[in-house]
Amino acid sequence: MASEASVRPSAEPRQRARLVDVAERAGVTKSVVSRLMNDDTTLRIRPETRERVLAIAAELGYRPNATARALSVSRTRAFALLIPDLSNSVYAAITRGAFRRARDHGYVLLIAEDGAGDDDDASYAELVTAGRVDGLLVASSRPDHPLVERLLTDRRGVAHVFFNREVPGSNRNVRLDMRGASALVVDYLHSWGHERIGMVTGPLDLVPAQRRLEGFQVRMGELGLDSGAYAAGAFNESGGCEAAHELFDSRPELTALYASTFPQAIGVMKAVRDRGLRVPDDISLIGYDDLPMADFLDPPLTTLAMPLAALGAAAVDALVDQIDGRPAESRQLDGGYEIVVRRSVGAPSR
Amino acid sequence: MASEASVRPSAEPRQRARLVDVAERAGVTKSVVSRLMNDDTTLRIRPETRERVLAIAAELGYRPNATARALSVSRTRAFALLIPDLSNSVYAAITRGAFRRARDHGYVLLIAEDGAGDDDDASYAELVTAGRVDGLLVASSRPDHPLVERLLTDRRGVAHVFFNREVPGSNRNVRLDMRGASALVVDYLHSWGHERIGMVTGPLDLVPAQRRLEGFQVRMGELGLDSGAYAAGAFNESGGCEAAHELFDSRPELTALYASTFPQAIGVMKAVRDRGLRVPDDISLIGYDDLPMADFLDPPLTTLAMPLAALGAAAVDALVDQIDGRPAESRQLDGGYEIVVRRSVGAPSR
DNA sequence: ATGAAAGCGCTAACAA
DNA sequence: TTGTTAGCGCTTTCAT
Repeated sequence: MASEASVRPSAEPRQRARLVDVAERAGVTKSVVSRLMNDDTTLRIRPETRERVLAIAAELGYRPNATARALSVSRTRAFALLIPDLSNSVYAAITRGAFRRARDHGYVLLIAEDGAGDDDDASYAELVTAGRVDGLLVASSRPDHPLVERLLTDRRGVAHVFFNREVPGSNRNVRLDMRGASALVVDYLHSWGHERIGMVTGPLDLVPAQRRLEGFQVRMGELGLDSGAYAAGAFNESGGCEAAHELFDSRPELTALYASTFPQAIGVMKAVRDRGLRVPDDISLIGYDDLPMADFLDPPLTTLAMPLAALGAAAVDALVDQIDGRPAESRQLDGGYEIVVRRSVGAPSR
Repeated sequence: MASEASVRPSAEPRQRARLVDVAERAGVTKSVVSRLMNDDTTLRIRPETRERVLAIAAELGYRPNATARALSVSRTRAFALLIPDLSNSVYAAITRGAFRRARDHGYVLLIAEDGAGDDDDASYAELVTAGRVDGLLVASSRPDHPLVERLLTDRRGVAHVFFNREVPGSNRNVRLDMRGASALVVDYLHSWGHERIGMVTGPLDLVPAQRRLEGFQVRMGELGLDSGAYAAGAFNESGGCEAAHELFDSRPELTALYASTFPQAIGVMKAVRDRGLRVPDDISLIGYDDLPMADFLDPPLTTLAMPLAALGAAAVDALVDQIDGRPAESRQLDGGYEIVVRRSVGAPSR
C-alpha cells in the first residue's frame, strides 16, 4: 500500500503542479522537495526517496514558480537590457549574446528601449524600483542621460553595467578594445599602401567616438602619418555622408576613409557617388562593424567585425558577478575583432 | 501630537518602503492603503485619510513590489515577445510599438529570440511554465515551429497571439493587410506605365510570402496584366539576388520588380548590377518595408512603408483583450501603409 | 533523514 | 470607514 504505480488524475489536471503537489504525492514535505530541487548540499536524503521525488516531479512536469521563488529569495533572476535604438542592428547582435549568456546563468532579459527619452524615469521605476529585475544592462549612449546620474548616486546600489560605451565616473564599464580595433584598420589600409587616410568618426562627446578616433590617430602617428584628417558626424547614414563631404572638401588628397559605424559607411558611399568618385578606384573605404548586407553593397564593403555577441555576454557576466557579491570592476575584452575583406579597399589611386 | 511634519528617518533609509510601512506611518492598515493605491472603487475612505496616506506614500517613494503583487494575483503583468531574428530591423519597429503599448497597459515585455531553435522548448518552459509571463507575442515565421503546435494544443490555454505571420489553424492572428499593400505597389508601378512587372517573393510555405504574392497577382489580374512572373527566394539579400537572377533569365521582358522585403530589394539591386543593368533606367524597383537606409542606396530605394509599430501595438492589444477575458479573434489592420517615393522607380525602358 | 513553521509583500474577502 | 485574516508558492531555519 505504499506508492501505487503512477496513478494519473485524469479528472482534474490541475493547472500546474506545485511544490506541495509533488511533496504530497511523494509522501514527504515541501521542504525536502525544495531542497532537493535546489541541490541543497546539506540535505541528507535516502537515495530511494530522492528517486521517488524526482520521478514524481518529472511525471507531474513540475516547474518551480518563478514569481513565488522571487518573492521568497528577493531575487527575480531577470535583468533589464536598456537600449537606445532597437533598430540599430549592432544592438541586435549584442542582445543576442547577452540573451544567451543570461539564460546560461538562469536569468531572463527584459528589454527596454530608453533612448526616446519619453519617460526613461518611468521605466526605471517600473523595472528597478518595482523590483522586476535584479540588475540593469545599460547600452545607452548619452553622457548626460538621467539614468546614469541616478545609477551612480542611488545609494541602494542597484547592480548595473554600462556597455558599448563608457561612463567616465563608473567602475562598471564593459567594453571592447575599440582603440586596438581602429589601429587594426589603419594597419590594414596601410598594408595596401595608403598613407593619406581620413576618418569619419562620431559625435566627440561620446566616448566610443573618442576611442575609435584615438586608436586611429595613435596608430597613424606611430606610422609617421598625418592623423589630422577626420570629421565627426552622427552615427548614422546622413552623419557619415556629411562628414565625408566635409573631408572631401578639406582634404582632397585622401586615398582612404575609415567610417566608425556601418551606417556611416553607407553614407560615405553616397558622398563618394555625389562627388562622382568611385570606391575603391578613387577612394578606399572600410567600415566599423560587420553586417550581412555588406556583401550586397556596391562594391561589397570591407569591414571591421567586432565581437558584439561576446560583448553582450561579457556584460551579463559582469552583472552576475556583481550580484553574486564580487567587487565591481570595469572590463575590457581584448581582441576578437577582425577585418572582413571584401571589395571596398584597393590600392591608392596615385 | 498627531502627524509631525514629515520627519525623515535619516538613520536607516530602509531599502524600499513597503505597503506596511506607509500604512503604519499613516496609522491605517495595509488593506486600506492597498485598496487606495489600486483605485478600488468600493473603498469608502475619508478624504483626509486618503490625502494623508497618499502624502506618506509619496514621501516614502512607495512603489508596490511587482513580484509580491504577481504572486498574490497570479498575474505577472509581463509578456514575452518571441522573435525569430533580432537583427531584422523589421522586428525592431514592431518591438518598439509593442513595447510602448504594453507599457500603456501596465505590462513589461520580456524578449526572446527563438528562431535559432537551440532550445525553444527551454525558453517556453522558462517563460510560460515558470509563470514569468502572462502571455506570448509570437512573431515566429515557421509553420512547423514546435511552439506553435504546443500553443494550439496546450489545454492550459496560454494566452497568445501570432503576428507578422499567420498560423492557419489559429484564431489569434494579428496581421497587416499585406494583400492590399501589394496591390498598392502594383498600382503605383502601373501608374508609371509598367505592365510587365515581376515579383520577388519569399518562401511559399510561409503565409506572409503567400499573401504578398496573392495581393500582387490579384491586382495584376484585375489590371489585365500577366501575373505569372514571380520567383521565390529567402527573405534576405541573397534570396532576393537569386530570385531576381531567376526572373531575369526567364522573363527578360520585365520592366519593374517588386521585392517582398527590404533586404531582398538590396539583393535585387545587386542582381541588376550583375547583369550590367541599371535602376531605374533599365528596371524599376520597389521594396516592401521602409528603412532609413533607403535614402542612401544607389539609387535611393522607393519603398512600401508598413505600419509596423501599429502592428506591434495591435498585437499587444489583442493579447491584453484575451487576458481580460474577451474572446480571442484574429484581427487585421487595414491601411496604414504607403509608398515612399524615392528614385528607384521610373518610366518603363521601352 | 525528514517535518514544522515562519516569512517574502501584496491582495481580497469578510468583519466590525 | 477601517481592520483582520487568509492565502499566493516558494525558501529556509530549526526541530525532531
